[in-house]
Amino acid sequence: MPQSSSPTPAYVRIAAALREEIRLRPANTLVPSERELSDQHGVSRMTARKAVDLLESEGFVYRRPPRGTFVAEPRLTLRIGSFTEEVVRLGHSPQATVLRAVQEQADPTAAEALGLPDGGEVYVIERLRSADGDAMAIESTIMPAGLAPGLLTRDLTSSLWSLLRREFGVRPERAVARIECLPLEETASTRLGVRQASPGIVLTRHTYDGDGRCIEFATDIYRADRTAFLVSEQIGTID
Amino acid sequence: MPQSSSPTPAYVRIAAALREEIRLRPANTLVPSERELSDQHGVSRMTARKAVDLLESEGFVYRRPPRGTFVAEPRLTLRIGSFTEEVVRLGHSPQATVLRAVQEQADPTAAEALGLPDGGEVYVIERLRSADGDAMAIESTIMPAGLAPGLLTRDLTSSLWSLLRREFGVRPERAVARIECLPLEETASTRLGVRQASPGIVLTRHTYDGDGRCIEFATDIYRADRTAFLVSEQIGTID
DNA sequence: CAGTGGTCTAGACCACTGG
DNA sequence: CAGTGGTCTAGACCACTGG
Repeated sequence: MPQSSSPTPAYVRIAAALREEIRLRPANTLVPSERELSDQHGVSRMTARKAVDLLESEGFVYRRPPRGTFVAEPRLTLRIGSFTEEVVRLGHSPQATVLRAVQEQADPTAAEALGLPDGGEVYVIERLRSADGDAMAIESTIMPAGLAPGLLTRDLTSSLWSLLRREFGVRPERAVARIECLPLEETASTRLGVRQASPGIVLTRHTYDGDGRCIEFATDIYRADRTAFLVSEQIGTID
Repeated sequence: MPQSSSPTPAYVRIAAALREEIRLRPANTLVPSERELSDQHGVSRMTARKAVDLLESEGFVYRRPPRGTFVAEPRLTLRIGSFTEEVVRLGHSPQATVLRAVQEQADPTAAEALGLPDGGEVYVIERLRSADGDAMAIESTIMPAGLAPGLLTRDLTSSLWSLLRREFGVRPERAVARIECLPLEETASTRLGVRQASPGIVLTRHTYDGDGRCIEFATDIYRADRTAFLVSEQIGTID
């Protein structure tokens, strides 16, 4: 337990002051440097830094060394489904960059998820998704190659689901996802342009068509400081 | 002495070593102290501490000052709905402690969510939810007082939804929730027995009955290091 | 009592960027 | 070039716990 009878730590007080100070400032403007904060508040830089760490993990600021620390944009509240569609709905401009798009043999986990024989052929598509130019998520999709022959030769820089519907008659109907909150490791944080170990939302998704076949097994990694999820659940009879 | 000119920071390497070391250890056993780690790895305590910070935010260890740092239990994967039901489904034993149970006038946000006139009477029930004795979440529920007259005099230490169904004929059918990841502030972290600013999952939920009336407006705060969520979505026609 | 994590100091060197 | 965040040192005092 954090000592209950002790006063509020300096870094918490400094974070509160800074949070208030930047609340009404425009996004992407500079906030005071750690050295300035340590001077202003009469603390060491390590303590000022902890205050900024706190605001960063809350999503209020982001760091761009060696330029400085900046006011963050507010969060996007996404529904589970098409990133493209959701970002458009919120009035922003979505982008996709293909990081990897290959055909290979399914590993045991993917094969089981997709109901394929061990070593069945799958497409693996890994894309960086952005909104208004800011990296927001890494989407890794695995699907049976037989479902959409030649998919990898198509343009994968816009909505994948839209393409699957239009060109391959694939109709996703239901998705089951596991959502958890984890610190991002090196690769993911580098790609998303955030500090290593920044909080991330990891969404593991199985998508099914009308016949209950699993047509996609995906792992999406979102910046937790910039996104939230909106979900809707049918409540079964409990008890 | 200073300077890792190596690409991987010392605290990341130490965290990796420790993660591996404790992987197979039983839950709730002691992990080396920060001073021991700093000796073992020849770094300052601040650096050893950053390594333990990382493992803590990953949910692998938890701290219980001044006793030490311990191996954590694995995560619970909950569906959105009844905490009681979900914890039982996973083979654990659920508990509820009532923190607050009052009747009051709805604030504007709650009134709007519940479709009540401004200042309409609501019940506010705040409970600490545990699994096998470990605090896992704080549930704050607001519902129209007219929906379940006398509810506050009942036993609120087991499933609230079960009680509402059985005794008041209230039938939740659908829930819409917003899920985000935030550092926990002081009150919540104290109640959950974790460090201030530990990652939390905040779930804001509107629950509706068969007639589409909002019967509950809730804010649940979960320990992000111990929980994950399982959600299921119907996919609309996109594009 | 010895040992723990929580906080903090007053420095330091690094790679990197923009003007 | 000056300034930034990223990392790190080698100490320190505190409240608190268990044996």
